[in-house]
Amino acid sequence: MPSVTLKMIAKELSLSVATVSKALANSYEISDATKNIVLEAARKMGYIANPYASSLRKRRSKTVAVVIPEIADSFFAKVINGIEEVALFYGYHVLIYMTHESLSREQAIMQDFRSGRVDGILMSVSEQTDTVDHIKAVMDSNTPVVFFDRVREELPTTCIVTNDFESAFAATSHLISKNCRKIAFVGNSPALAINRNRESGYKAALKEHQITYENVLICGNDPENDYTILASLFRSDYRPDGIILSVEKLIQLLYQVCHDLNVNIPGQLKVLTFTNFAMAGFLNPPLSTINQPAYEIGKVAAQTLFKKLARTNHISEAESIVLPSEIIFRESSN
Amino acid sequence: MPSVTLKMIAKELSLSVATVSKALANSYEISDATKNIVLEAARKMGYIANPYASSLRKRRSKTVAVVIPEIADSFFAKVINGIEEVALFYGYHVLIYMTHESLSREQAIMQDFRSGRVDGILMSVSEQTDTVDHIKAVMDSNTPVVFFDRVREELPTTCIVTNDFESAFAATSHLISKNCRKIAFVGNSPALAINRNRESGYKAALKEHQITYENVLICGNDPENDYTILASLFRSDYRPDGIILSVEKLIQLLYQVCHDLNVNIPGQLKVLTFTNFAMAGFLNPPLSTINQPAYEIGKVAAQTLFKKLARTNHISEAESIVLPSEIIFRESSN
DNA sequence: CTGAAAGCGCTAACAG
DNA sequence: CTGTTAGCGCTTTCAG
Repeated sequence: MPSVTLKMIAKELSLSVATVSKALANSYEISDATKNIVLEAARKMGYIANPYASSLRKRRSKTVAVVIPEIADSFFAKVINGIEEVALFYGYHVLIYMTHESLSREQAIMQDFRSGRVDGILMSVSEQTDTVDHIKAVMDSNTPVVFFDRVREELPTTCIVTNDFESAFAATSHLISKNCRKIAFVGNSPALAINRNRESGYKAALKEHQITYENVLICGNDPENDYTILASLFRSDYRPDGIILSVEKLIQLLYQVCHDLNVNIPGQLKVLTFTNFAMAGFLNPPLSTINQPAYEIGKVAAQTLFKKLARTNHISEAESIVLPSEIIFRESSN
Repeated sequence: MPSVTLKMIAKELSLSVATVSKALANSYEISDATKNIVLEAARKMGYIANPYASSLRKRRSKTVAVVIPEIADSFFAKVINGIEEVALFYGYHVLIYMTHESLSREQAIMQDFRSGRVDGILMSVSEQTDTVDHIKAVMDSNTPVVFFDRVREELPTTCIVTNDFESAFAATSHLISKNCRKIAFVGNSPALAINRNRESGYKAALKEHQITYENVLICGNDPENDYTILASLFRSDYRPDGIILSVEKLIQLLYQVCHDLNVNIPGQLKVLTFTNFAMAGFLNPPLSTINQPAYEIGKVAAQTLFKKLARTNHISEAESIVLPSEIIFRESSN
């Protein structure tokens, strides 16, 4: 199918390519009469602009990238929904990249972006990300980055986060009010600010109640290993009577462990989890959750990025936008 | 940042642009000596090819599109994972588009693809899709399409599906063996082959057991309305003792309805659902599921697409690849 | 208001 | 093996 080009329309109408181009761009330089003729011809001939020619010339791709650890996660899936809505509004296209929690993968992806493939980037860093050189390099090449959820605050850009410290503090306090005295916290990576904030909130609540029992676990990417870690919690004298999970995918594992070891929730163990998982209320027992405003985070992140793209001066400063989470208490923490 | 171009490398090395281009492409026409010099210079100067210039010239974008109804769905999220893995292997980029079950949105997206923005398309049609003109138009413009899950078999291309008829048949038979005699089936859209196949499997099983009770409901996109539809099931003499859900997002609603109306699962109602939802075993009660091989479907769909892209002759025929689902019986159907 | 010309950065014939 | 030439299809000065 020889697709229709500007040149063909120009020839058809005995106009110049430049005029046709401007007419289609609705330039003030072109008369209404000509615009109508061109528009009509374009429609009739089925003209569709070649985005690659246009991008090459304009040095803008009308495309943004979303870089996330994983898509099969209710939080990230909802964030993408929010991003997509805003991108659609601005006529932008959305490229998706997953790091699968690998720093080297993340570096390779960022390296590619130095080509100008995308106009901007929305990202949540991997668990392994303990350096930001690869991100800085892209920002230096004039491609703005907006972080969400898993942010790196040392870079001069906007971070969209939720109130992780406060949520963890409130969650821990709630468990304490339910008479838990040995509360464990399970995070994923000490390198992540989000994880540190939650851990700090947890510790601050313990301190406020002069509780000395502290038990911070790190669970990674290997389900078998994580199962062992979680199971070992209940095989010692050090066993907790409450637990806060910072990672959605550990829910299943914890429920499995408790099932296998006959640990009753909430009788022997009260549970609260950071998650966005819609069915939490129908688990057995119903799971208390700290719900992040995922869709909103996606929307605000995208809006922030487009604001940056609209600006000509690219002086960007470190800045945080905090959208509050909501805790829903259910039977698992009662 | 004035990014490095071929021209700059060429000037630096006193070579022609063409030679540099070929050297970087590892062309057999270029001597190893020159290749090394060029590669080294490119590395040192931080050269990264402009993908838009390259795509314009080569008429290949190295990009595929994934068009799905919704991303916040465990099935589609896993499919994307599979697609992404294969795309990564081939050095392709993945654009994501959501139709949100709207035909007009789907048409607008396909319209855009006539621009050659993507080399190929992987898609699952919307509930509303009762015409294929918009898809055919893209295929006619030489952009191959591979369908998965929600397919349109009338188009000459490959469809990756699972054994929906057999699964529904087996699920229904299982409920019958558990003494259900009034089994309802809840689907989403009569326009979708996938839905019709499941419905047919359901009906075939009923017929085989000479059961005359048949109750097919259609639930759409409006949760409130769907709640009403599901709730009304239990308020009449026609109320079922078994139910098969064809739609993941109805699980929550059904559990809610049963909770609100004090319908005991599985005592008064046995439930089986098509879903890929990882936590199904920890719901209350544990939910029997028909698990589609989502990740595999994504991989096979992508592999099929890349095979088509590799071919020069673009004669494509209607063809189905069937990957079997797996039924996991849990308490909800016992 | 319209058009001619130049060129974004790259690749592909084709000569040499 | 290397270079010259000619664009891909579009946008943008700049003249007229």
